[in-house]
Amino acid sequence: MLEINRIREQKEEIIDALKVRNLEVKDQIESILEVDARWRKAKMQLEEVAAESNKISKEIGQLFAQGKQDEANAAKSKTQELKEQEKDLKQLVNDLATELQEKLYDIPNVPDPLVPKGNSEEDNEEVEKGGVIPELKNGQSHWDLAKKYNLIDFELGVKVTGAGFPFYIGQGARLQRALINFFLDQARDQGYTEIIPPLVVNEASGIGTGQLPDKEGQMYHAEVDDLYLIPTAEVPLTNMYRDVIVKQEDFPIQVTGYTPCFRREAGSYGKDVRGLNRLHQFDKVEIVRIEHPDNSYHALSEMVDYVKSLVEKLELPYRILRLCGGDLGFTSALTYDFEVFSAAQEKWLEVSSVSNFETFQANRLKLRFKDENKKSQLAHTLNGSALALPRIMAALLENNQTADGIKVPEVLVPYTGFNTIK
RNA sequence: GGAGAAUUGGCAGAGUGGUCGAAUGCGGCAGUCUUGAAAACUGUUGUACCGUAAGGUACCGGGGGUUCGAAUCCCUCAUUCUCCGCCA
Repeated sequence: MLEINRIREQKEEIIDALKVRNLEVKDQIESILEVDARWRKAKMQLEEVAAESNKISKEIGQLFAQGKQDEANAAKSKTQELKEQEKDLKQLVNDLATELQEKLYDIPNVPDPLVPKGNSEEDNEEVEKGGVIPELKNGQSHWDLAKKYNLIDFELGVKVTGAGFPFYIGQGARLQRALINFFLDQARDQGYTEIIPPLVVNEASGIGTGQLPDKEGQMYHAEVDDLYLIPTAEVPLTNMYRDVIVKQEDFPIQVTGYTPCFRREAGSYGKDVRGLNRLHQFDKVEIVRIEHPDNSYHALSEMVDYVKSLVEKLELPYRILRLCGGDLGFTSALTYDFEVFSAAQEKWLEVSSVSNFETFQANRLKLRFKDENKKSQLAHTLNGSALALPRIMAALLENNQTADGIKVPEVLVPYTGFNTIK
């Protein structure tokens, strides 16, 4: 959520910047400022009336204390009208505050100047490319390989749960666990503190990181308890710092966590959903940073470098994309996507998304720090996948297949305990 | 799941209808003393919002209510603790 102060002060800049997202928000912004002005006016009136009525109440108290019952009772009647006014104004102020809030929720984050204009993923800007795309002869897709070596059972998942909830079996399960451990160890070496968070969160947490109310339908909702299954560890990891004022010397705050992620993926059927390409439950290691505003873009590039180091160690061909305005997430100011090439499908698969949210999440989270002048300021939040497992697994299986089995990348062998899947 | 108790400022802990944004202690900050430090003493010390300012408003777990007036009374939700039950 954008700060109302910023909208008051930088109206034109915000309207211009949001054009990169192909949005024309002039009318929305005007409407926000108009409601804001009405809210402030009503609030001022309310406070005047409240001040008056507080004053009279105090006087009544004093009259009673002096034993002047009659005068006190007379004063009581004076407050009747004030009370009515106060009640009406309070209602008005609340209504306007709610209206303002709802309007603010509808405005996405202001893109960083680096974000290119564009409509869809085709307009994303490739900033880097690395690794070698293997040449396969009669390459098999990962779902065929998974069946051949009995690594993943998709049909069993359908029986027990539903589509998109596969079983990982034997060497498949071990490879998965190896990847998780590898990623966590790497993150720890980079100074991230490992966290095992809850996998379900309450509504306030969903709002804090921006999943609610924007993407309500994408989360599994346990209605009896009004809790949501997390779609990413970002939600609990970032909400650790909701309503927190951190010390400036605590920066940078770096946490990482492995969690399963649950996504309803409502509306995405058809292509790109075969095998591991799109699941309702998948494993992911996430990295989260809380930063001083002056350092957040430096932190972002460190995170990008770190994720790059992971795909390089796994010897996967990759490319890094700077997301264009049309593809940029609602809450993000700047996002880099990592894609790896899955050689049998001959497709680029997104395996990481690294973003700086600046103060957009922090504003909802009330995540602040005290600056040099002991004033509280909103912190910047960032996060990135490091990495999402299924598509990494897909690319590993496809790219490393040989006639004699599937070769495990060297860095993983200490974790798997085997170097070939047979 | 059942019964009971509790939730107050950074922490501890008073406060059961009026002058309480809240005693007191600890902690923090500033000063006196000291070569320096400690101790002692003195002063100071919550947050957010509105307002150019003066100032004002709100906040004693969350929400709602009673009252001219609520930290204090009522309802409700959450959390914590104790006892009972069940259980990995």
